[in-house]
Amino acid sequence: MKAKPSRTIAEEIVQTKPFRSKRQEALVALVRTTDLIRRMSVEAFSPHGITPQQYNVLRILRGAGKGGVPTLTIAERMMERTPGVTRLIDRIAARGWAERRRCDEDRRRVFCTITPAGLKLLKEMDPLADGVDAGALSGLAEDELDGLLGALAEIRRAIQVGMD
Amino acid sequence: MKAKPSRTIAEEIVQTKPFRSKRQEALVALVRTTDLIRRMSVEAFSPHGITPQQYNVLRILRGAGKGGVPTLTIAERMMERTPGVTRLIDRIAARGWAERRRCDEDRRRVFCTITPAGLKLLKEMDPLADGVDAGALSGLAEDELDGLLGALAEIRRAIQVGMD
DNA sequence: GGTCAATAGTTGACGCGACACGGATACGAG
DNA sequence: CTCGTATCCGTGTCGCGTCAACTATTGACC
Repeated sequence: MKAKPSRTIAEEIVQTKPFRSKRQEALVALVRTTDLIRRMSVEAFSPHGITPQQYNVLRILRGAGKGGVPTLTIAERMMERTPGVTRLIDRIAARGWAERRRCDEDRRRVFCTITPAGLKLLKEMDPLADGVDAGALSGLAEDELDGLLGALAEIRRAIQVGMD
Repeated sequence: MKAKPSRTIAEEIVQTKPFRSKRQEALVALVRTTDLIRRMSVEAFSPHGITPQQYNVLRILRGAGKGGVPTLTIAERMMERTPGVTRLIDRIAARGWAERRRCDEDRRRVFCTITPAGLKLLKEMDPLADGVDAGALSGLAEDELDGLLGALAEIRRAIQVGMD
């Protein structure tokens, strides 16, 4: 019902007026493409009853090993803000995939660790997650990937300079 | 501890392990760059008490003129799900920037229109909005923009083919 | 006319991102 | 020891995306 053969973004959205500039078209293309990727990820992960964000957190926890990770460190690695991570881990812990415990030396800190059940889940999902990025970018050649990475880095640079 | 001069994404996130592939790095770069743009937009629009999505809807309403646009058409142009648009317009209408009225011929339909106050708001914000995309992509030359657009189109193509 | 499917839109419930604020703890200054 | 301040974290609130279920209306078919 939503069939959408691939076209340029300009053709997809705008019956009313064209883009004012190629920069604007690129910006919109960027946002819409990323949104498409996000939706695909959600759909790919949903059979396991987990969201991409939760998967992301579990990967971070696994990477941290038995020692665990403080809540704020998770937030940094995800580039999310603190309150969100707290509740994200609430839900993950409620499902038995992660645990929290206070640090004894500094009782403000809370170390989060992944449980065996969480590790098992990740093991099942890893091939799936690998397939997502491989599939989405499968059509790009090596030099196109380089160009894309370069352009994105330049965009981030421009934004960060502008925000200081 | 939070200093972040612009670097490659690999350096930014991962102290634990490098990317498994350049495709994965590109995917993460795409997501993070777009997220940065989104945050910048939110920040730029917030002084006017409006979100980027609300601005987007108002632009669509303005483009549609006095006749207005049915709710589902707005959803299509935004590529969003229906329930979200309904409530988005709820909030916009509550602020006095838009109105809704039933169509007489087909009483299922609801036409949404922008109010004079909404037009005034848009007029104030247009230069700001133009500055956002201009600023974010200012560092890219014409041929880099073309490359970026091509790569993004290819990604969308791969995803949409894969989702059928 | 009555029934049924399709269409347009809304509502409810849940998860997530962002901001503001508060509570608890650590740590240094006096 | 006490006070102020910084840090780590949690909570309340809001905006928003999404699914599922629902209402209202239309139009076709018997």
